[in-house]
Amino acid sequence: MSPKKRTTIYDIAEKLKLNPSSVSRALNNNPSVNEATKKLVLKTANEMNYIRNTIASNLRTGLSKTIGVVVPQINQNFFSNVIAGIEDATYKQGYNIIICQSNELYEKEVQCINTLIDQHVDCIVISISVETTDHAHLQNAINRGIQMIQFDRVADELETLKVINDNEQASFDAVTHLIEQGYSRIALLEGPQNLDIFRQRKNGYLRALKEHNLPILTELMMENAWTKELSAEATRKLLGLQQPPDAIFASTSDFSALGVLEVATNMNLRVPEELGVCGYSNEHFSEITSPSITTIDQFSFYMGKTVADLYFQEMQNAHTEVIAKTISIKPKLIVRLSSRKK
Amino acid sequence: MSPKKRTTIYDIAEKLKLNPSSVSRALNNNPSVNEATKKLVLKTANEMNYIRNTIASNLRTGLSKTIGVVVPQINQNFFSNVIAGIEDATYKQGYNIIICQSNELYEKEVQCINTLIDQHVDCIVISISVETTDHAHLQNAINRGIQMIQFDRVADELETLKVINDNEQASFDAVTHLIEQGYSRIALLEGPQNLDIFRQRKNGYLRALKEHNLPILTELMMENAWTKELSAEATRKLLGLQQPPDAIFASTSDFSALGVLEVATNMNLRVPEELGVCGYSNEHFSEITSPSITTIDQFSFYMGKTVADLYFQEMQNAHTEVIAKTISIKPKLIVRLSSRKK
DNA sequence: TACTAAAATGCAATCGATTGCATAAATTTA
DNA sequence: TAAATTTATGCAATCGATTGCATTTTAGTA
Repeated sequence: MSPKKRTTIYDIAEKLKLNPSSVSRALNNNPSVNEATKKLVLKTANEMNYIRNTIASNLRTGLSKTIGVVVPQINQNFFSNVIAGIEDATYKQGYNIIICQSNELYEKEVQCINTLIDQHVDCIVISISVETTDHAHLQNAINRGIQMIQFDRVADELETLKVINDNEQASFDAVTHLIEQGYSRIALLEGPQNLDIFRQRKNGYLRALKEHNLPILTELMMENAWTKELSAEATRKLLGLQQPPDAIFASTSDFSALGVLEVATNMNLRVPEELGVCGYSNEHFSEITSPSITTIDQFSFYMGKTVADLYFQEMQNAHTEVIAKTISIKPKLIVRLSSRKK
Repeated sequence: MSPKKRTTIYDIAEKLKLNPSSVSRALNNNPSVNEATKKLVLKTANEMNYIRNTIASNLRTGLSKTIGVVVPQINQNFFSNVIAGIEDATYKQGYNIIICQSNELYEKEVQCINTLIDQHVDCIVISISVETTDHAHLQNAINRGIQMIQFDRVADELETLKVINDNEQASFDAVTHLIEQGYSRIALLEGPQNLDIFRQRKNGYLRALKEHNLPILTELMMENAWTKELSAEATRKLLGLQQPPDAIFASTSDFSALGVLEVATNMNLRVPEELGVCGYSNEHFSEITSPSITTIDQFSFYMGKTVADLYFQEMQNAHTEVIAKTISIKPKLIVRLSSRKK
């Protein structure tokens, strides 16, 4: 693996008896370069297998044309879709993305941010970890002039660009749907309430109950049921109640809904006849369980694209102060068998 | 968004009345710097909020401490797991990864490679697209001194480091399992044969049949059945034969196996009693279909770790020629209900 | 043909960190 | 105490591309 010296603009300049600056300008399509020389330079560069040294260029221009993305886990359907969307959009602009995972750990998230600052990324796109309550690390990046965009799980109090789902409304829609199907004792599986997405989903649930004049029963709201296992446990408790629920809204994920389904199956409860079930986030599998799971699609790929587009758009007015702006995407209720009672 | 000038080693040097070179050495823990000054520099750097400009550093050292990863799609369980594994390992070494997706298109793959060359990545990790038959773009990167590691879908003729699954053996194991369960007319759903992973799986299938003295029936081997839809179609053809198969090995993926299941269900064929089914790659959902799908686990996260570790290991002997080396991971057959006849 | 304006190119500094070599300071040895 | 080492620090070039300003070349005008 001989490191083979790369061709530089100096090599091209020498060959053409030009000044490196002219070569640089030619390559950057600067109007003050003669068309003929421009063509010649381009041709020669090509012949000599020239590739611009982005590092040198970035050093000089102070830009890195790189966007850092921090997510809890890459290998979760929602996040990998968002990333795919971001990549798709940034790629077209000649930008690269650097990916980091926080693994839902605050400490690792801080490290990720530091690495990205280190790399001089132009922008950080983040969905915070479940542990994150303090935001000094994000503020630090912002203070260093790095554009910040939060998505999905956002820290409300931090004034940045944000792209979120309208969780409250989606949740409201889901619960309303359950009510319309004739369910009246609807339980809620909640996620950690320090994350606003879970608070919003709870709010939507509460609002739907109120608007339909249903009582709010605290014994039907289970905290921290945000994995399949925790949800299964919560479901067992719920179904063991004197007056068990007739529907369960697993507001945390389809994995939770799956846990509900399994427990119900084991107890020989028929879904949807005896128990209605609704999940969240439209995982692949929700379509193929038996019964298939009613859920909410978050348009994750589109969300990624939106994030990237937002950055490029805001970049234009980089001279002016960036205003904290929030884009809210309306998720879509997907009704399947697990809740179709009528 | 004021661009706020970052602290440089010059600022530190000036403040301490030192030479920038000493500051640099101190920060890099160079032994020729006095312990006292080293401490002082570190302390001051910290106070001044100094962060090394990686770009400048990379320019000078000629390294980028960055690894480029090219996959067909990020949002596929297998690939996102591999990436998660790579990220996990590279992170610990202070390396970053840049992700690109080829979207299964040859043209886009070439562009990805060019971008990565542009970025001066130290290493490219790639799983080639289904369209890729020519490898000039990869050779080009290699010629430029970029370390290359192929994984999963590899171009055999290209002499690089490789991390693969032992597809032949896994496939052999799966088919052997079907035979042991009493199936004797076993059909094969094949993937595009220009990808060696699919050739190997076919070979494993053939070897298993031979070793058990079963006839090889060409009408039971369906080409290009590598999506759920194509597999469903192939399954319809197979089950419409005069002598239909009693088992189907969907060697391309669990999605294909899912297609098989759906067609079988529609035709009121009982699985596994009347039709055995085996998939590939242990997708999340394969566990929760009814019946659950027998499949093959590829240890994707571990595969990513292996790739990264391989790079760091080979980097040590960068002075010597890199030998083409192949690491083969043995996948594991996971027997579930869809093939358990006995 | 001489002269001005416009177009093209060259010069040299710059981005920030690193590093081989030279020099200065501190320490050891004779 | 002077000489010989050892240890710290400084100097200056370098990585490759970019860019403000100066200079040369070309085109256009009188």
